[in-house]
Parts: sequence; structure tokens; C-alpha cells
Amino acid sequence: MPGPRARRTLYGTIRCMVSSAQKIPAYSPQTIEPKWQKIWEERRQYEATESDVKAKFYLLEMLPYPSGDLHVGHARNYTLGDVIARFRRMRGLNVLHPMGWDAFGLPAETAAIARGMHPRAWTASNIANMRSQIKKLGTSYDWTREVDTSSPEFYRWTQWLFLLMFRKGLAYKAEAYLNWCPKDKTVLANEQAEGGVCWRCGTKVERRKLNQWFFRITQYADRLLEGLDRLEDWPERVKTMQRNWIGRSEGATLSFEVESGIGHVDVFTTRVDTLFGATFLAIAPEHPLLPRLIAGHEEASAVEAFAASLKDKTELDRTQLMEKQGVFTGAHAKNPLSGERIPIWVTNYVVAEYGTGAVMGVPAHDQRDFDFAREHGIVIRTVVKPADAASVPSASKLPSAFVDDGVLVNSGEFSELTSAAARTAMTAKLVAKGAGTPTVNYKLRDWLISRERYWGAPIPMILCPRDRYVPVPESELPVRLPDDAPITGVSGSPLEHVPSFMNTTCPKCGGPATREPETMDTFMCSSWYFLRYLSPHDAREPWSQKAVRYWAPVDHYIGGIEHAVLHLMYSRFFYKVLADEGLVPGDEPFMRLFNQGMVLGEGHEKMSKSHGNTIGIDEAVRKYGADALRIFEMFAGPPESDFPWSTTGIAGATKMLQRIWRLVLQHEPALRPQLQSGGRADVDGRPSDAAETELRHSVHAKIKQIGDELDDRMHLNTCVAAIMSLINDVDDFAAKHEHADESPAFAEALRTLLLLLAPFAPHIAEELWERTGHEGSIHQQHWPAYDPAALQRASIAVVVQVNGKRRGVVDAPPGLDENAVFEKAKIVETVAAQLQNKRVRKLVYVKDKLLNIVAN
RNA sequence: GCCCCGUUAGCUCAGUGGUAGAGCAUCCGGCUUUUAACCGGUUGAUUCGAGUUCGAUUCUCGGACGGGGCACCA
Repeated sequence: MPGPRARRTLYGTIRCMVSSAQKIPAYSPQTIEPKWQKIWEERRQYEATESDVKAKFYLLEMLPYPSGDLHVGHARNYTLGDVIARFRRMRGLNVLHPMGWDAFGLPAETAAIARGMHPRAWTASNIANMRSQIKKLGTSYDWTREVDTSSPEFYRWTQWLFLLMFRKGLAYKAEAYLNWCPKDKTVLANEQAEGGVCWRCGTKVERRKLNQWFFRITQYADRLLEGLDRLEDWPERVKTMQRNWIGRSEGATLSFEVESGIGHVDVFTTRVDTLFGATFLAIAPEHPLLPRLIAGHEEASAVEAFAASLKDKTELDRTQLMEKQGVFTGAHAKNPLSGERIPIWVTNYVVAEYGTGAVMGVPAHDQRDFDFAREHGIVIRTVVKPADAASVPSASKLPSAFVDDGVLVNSGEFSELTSAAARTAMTAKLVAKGAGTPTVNYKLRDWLISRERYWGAPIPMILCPRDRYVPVPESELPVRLPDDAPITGVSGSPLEHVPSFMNTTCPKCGGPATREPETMDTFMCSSWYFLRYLSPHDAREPWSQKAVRYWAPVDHYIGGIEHAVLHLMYSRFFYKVLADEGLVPGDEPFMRLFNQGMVLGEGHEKMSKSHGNTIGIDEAVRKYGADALRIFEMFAGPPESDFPWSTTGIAGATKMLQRIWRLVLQHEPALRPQLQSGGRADVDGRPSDAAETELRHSVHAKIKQIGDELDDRMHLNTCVAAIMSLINDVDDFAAKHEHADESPAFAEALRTLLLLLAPFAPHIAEELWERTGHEGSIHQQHWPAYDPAALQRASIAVVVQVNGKRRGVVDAPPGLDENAVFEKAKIVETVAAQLQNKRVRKLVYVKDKLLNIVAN
């Protein structure tokens, strides 16, 4: 006959099986997720207001373009933000987490042409659809702050900001060669045509000369660079990309007098020290002096033909031609220091828009000039030799240009100087002669912000025959976008064909005038939208000063790497202008930047409509539930790297949630005592046996690990792994411990498990919180504090090595000294066997971890 | 060509100057029929070479492979 204990155990097991079969309901995300989403919304749980006592945390994800549908890649982005938002709230911060729509842009016009739908209607229906998809993920946005950049209430302030730029002299209209995308039929800013292709559609851009509006972002080049140094929590690669794009280079502008009093050709160089090696000048075909240079020379017609052949070639076309081309102009110039007479060439490799559109050709010390000189039989003269070279290498035998710094030769009074010293000395002499100026040049060009398109914010300017460009008075904003413009897709602004829009009066003289028919680059909307969230319904200011002093800057910004230069540089520029106006605190808008990776298709290919491999949010949530989708996407890899979609992976997430579901509901009675004590189970969680000590160790280690991870590095995948590991430990305890449900440590573990899970799987955590009798939302609980004492162990397994190889393990109390551990180790059989017939030479002891016995 | 990052189990990812973990997959058993949403268990790994060290998956150097950025900007 079995004893009382055995009987009880057997009975307990049977009862447990019966109750689990009868009482535990199925986990149904399709039921609980909409339920909680509705309750949270009714309770207005995630709406944020300024607080006098709580510290703020402004968390932002880049606002999406409302293209119609969201897939699981977008879900990853929003989930990442949501986990952080929920965690920060539990940490006691006042979290602002808004969402909105970058609603102006080309696809709406394309859709209008293709389907005969008005861009506004198309955009509105897409927004409605996408908003519902984002809500289905269980995201905790404050929807009362939603913005739509295409609404007059919003674009009124985009126009206001244009006027601010104009007033500050930062907006101007000019004729220039521009990038033109033949597919999208629009001009593009330089950043938007990187690599010679349209950033949106990848089509090769063409070159067109047009009269357009620009912002003087180049005036802020140095400040944009300097600010990067202070952005410690930005990914290094984004900063590198911005630095490369701005492309600052220090040098000097040198003036070469042209023969016969035609004037002078200015060149920019970073290598003044190589001036004596200049054997030609190379100018771009667009150089303004060119017509005068060739006038009267027999070479004139050849030069004109060459320039004409390049006229429509973009920078990329010209520079990608492997071979450098050029034609002699027939003109000569004089070296400002040596007085040497050198020929002037027109070439395809000098960029008209950079520097002065002219360079001095120093073939011996510049690879491009070297290639060109070889091709065209131009003299190559060495003027810099390597510091350690005994003699000057013969120029005719050089395999390539020597581009490093060195020691000057063949440079008159400057010979024997180092390159660096020569640059200083030669620049000083040139300045004294009036033939040179120290200069800083940038690759960055001014930002082209006008677009000959319909679906954008109209530029609030009026063209008066008498007063030229006159800004629309602020009181007349917004300049409304008329609904009835003909959208045909042909070039030219659609607004031009709407007389009721175009015809107006000049605010200055009252005479008849016309409006600027162009609209603004949508990157303007996204350059300031994050400030509008702060007081989205304010009709008097773009953002309230009180709100901006509390919330700005954005503490944590999440978005794709594709905006490393584009949106993130434009926004920084805007913010610095606004800082100069005293309209925002600080001068950087985004303190911490995080670039999330992509979700790829199951075969590691990019997920896109054209691949036909997209998995929509609706579909994924319907099939698996939002919590499983969230858990899978957070677990599948570190947030910054790409990972492939995996149906088995998401099934794994479901399994994990089901395990928690069963575990918590099966052991729900365990939580009752601590509910009666007002949730203070943690303090009563003192362990009474070894298993409880182990369980508490695990629980508190996980609290610390997950909290640290979310505070700092944000590798959310490791947090999910830690939760899985905790489930294993809790499960093991329940299976092995006879009175699990009476153990305070176990109750603490279950409760903690739910709290740790809450940011990741908010619905199931909330549902179980309620089902286990807790009051209030789990999302308004405090993040648990870990007990440092629980992280200490009574007994530690110290590894024993012999000659660096693991041979055994001994149990020791923490802090045991070397000799005591050695005494214990010697009697371990596997260790003793290794020590036989050997002399112990040395002991290496790492306290509480390891003893290595070196013996031979 | 230059610069940066990475390479851990079959797959996707953790981790550590000293015992290498998770999920999925595999295999075994249970449950019974779940048709890529059951339970328990099992197998299984540090890219290569050299160096530093008592001990290297971890640190250093070099190679291979993969990813990213820059590339006529004077």
C-alpha cells in the first residue's frame, strides 16, 4: 500500500490532468486580440499628455507613405517601436508614441491616371486600410495625434516653413542643370538621384536645365558635419554616409591668368603643393569662359562639337566612360607661381557643378590627370617624391601617379619642403600675390525642393510682373491645392492649367499676378512632421512652444537605412534652421537612431510586390495572431539585421505562447495568495528549498537581462530567448516540485513571466493577467525590480581543468579560496587520474569559476 | 580599388579569456488523426592559418567567404 505522500501525488496528478482537460480553455488570439485592442482604445490608455512630474520619452518610427498595404516587414518596424514604448511606460516614463502619414507623393498621381481616382480619395482609402492594419498589431500609438501631411491643416505649416526659409534667404529660385526621372516625370534633388538613378523607381536620370526652387542646405554643411560628432547613439555607418555625402574638402582656389587678357581660370585644389607639376588646365564643357577661350582659334569648332556631344550626358554618363576624353581649346594660361605657359583643355571628367568647374592637371600626382595626360601626350613632371626616395623617379617610367604626400622637387624655392609645409608656404605666397584663396568645398549641393507635380503642397509664392517673387502673406495660408487640376502625367505642372488657382493679385502692389504653379518635395513634409505631433490640432502655431520644450528632441527614432542621407539629413538641416530661430530646443532632432533590418521572403529574396512574395499583415494576423507575429519577428534575429520569413518559425512562436497560456492557467491557484496580499508576493518570495532558490535565481537573472537589453542594446531577440528559457525553468519547477502551487517563489515566477512578456505579446499577457484575477492593465504595471540577493548562489560549480582541459567540477560556496578548492579538486576521480605521476607546477584560480592545475 | 561589418548546430540566431544556449528541423517515445498550431526526450556547432595565454569560440595578425558604404568631387 502506498504511503500518504505517494497517494497525494498520484491524486494530484490525476486531478491536474482532469482539470487541464476540462478547465483550461483554448488559446484563441483571434478572440482575445480584438477584445483588448477595443478595451485599450476605450480606456484611452496610450494617449500622452505633458507632465510636470514624469520624465518624457519621445519614441518615433518613420511615418509611412500610404501606398495601400502593409506587409510583415512593416510589422517588424512597428512592433519594434511598440515593444520599446510599452517597456518604457512600465519603466515609469511618459511616452509619446505617435503615428501619421507621409501622404503627398507621386504614386497617388500615378494611381489617379491609372484608375481615374482622385489622389485624395486614393490616399484616404489607403490610410484607412493601413491604419486598421497597424492597429491589428496591437500597437500602442496615441491616435489622437495622427497627422496627414496632405491635409490643409498640415501643409499650411509646411508652406509656413517655406516662407521662413525664404525670409531667412535660404530659399531661392535659379536655373540649373537638374536630375530628371523620365519614368516618374519629375526633377529630383541630388540625394534623390544618387548613383545616377531615381531613388524611388531606379530609372536612370536624365539631365535637364530648368528654373527651380532650392534651399541653401550648403550653408549648413559644416554644422551638419559637426553635429554628427555629437550623435553618439547613431549608427556609425549612417554618420559615415552623411559625411561622405557632404564631402567636405579643404584646399585653395588658384587663379590662372589666360593669355591675351581674356581673364582667368580659377581652379580648386587640395594639392597646392603640386602646383609646379601642373602641365595643363582641364575645364568642364559648361565653363562660362569657354566661348571666349576658343574665339578665333582654329580648334573652336572641334571644341564646340565636343561640348555639344556631352550636353545631355549626366555626370554619371560622363564619368563612367572608362576613357578620359578631351579637346585642346587653343588657349593657354600662366602658372601663377612658376609663370609656366600651359594649355587649356576641355574634358569630360571635370564636373561643372563642383568647385569652379576647372582643375589644374598634375599628371604625376593625380591618377585621373595621369590617365588623361598619357592619352593625350601631355608632359608628366614629378614634383613630389616619396620622403624615403633617394632620387626622383623618372616621370616617363611611372606606372601610375604618385598621389601620396612627400618631399617637393622641381618646385623652385619650395623644393625640399614636405607636402604639408609646401601647401602652407605656397598658399601664403599665392594669397599675397592675389592669385589664391584658402577654400573649403563640399560635394553637397543645394536642395532642389520644387516639383512640377500636382499632389504636393503648393509653393506659397506669387510672381508679379513688377515685384518679381513675392511671398504669400502668412495670414493667407494655406495656399490650397485645387481639387480639379488635370492630372495627365505629361511634363509641366498641372496647377498651371487651373486659372482659378493661378490668377491672383500681388500682395505688394495689388496688381495682377500669378501663383507659383509648383509643389514642394515631399521630403519637406517629413522634415518637420515629428514636431507637429507635439500639438497636432494647434491652429495658431506649427507646434506649441510649451509642448516642444517638454517633448523635443525625439529620444529614439526607428526607420530604414534607405533614409541614411535623404530624410535624416534634410530633417537635421530643418531643425538647425529652426534652432537658429529659437523655435526648438537643441539643434539635433533625433538623439538615438535605429535602423531596422528587412524581412525577406522564405528563400532569402527581397519581399516585394514584384516578387509576388509579400505576406500581408491582415493575412498573418488572421492566421497566427498579432502576438505570435510579434514574438516571431522580434525573435527571428537582431533588430538591425535582415531575416527570412519562416512559417515554421512563426509556428514556434505560437507554441511558446500556448505553453505560457497552459502553464499560467494550470497554476492559476498559485497566484491567489499574492493577489490577496495586494500583489506583494515578491517580498514574500523567500525560498525555502534548493529548487526555489534556483527558480528565483532564474527569474531575477531574466528580469535583469531583459531590462538591461531593452535599456541599452535592444537586441530584442535575446529577450525572447530569455523568456523561453524562463518558461523552461518555471515548467521544470512545476513538474518536479510537489507543492508548486503553494510556493511563493513559483507565484513570483509566474507573475514575473507575464510582466516580462507584456511588451512583446501584449494581448496574451493582458488576458492572462485578467484571468488570474489581477486588477488593472498589465501595461500599467511597473517593470519588476530584480533582487540582487537572488542572483547570488549558495553553492557554485567550479570547473577544474588540468593543463587547460576540463576534467571535472566541484561544488563550492562562493568566495572559497584557491587551496580549499584545490583540496576538493584533488579527490575528484577524473581529476586525480590526470594528476597521477605528475608534479603540480602551478595553479590558476579564477574565484567562483575555475581552477586550472598545470602539471607535468 | 579603398573603408567598415560579419562568419557559432541542417536552418535562423544567442553567448563567453575558462561548463557554448534558444527556436525550427532531425531522431526516439507518448498522445491519437492534429493535414506546416499536441506533449516529453534525443542528436547536433565555434570559417581557416599563425601569434599572445596556464587556457582562445572570445584578444592580435593574416587568408577565405559573405554583406554594406565610397569610388573620376580635383
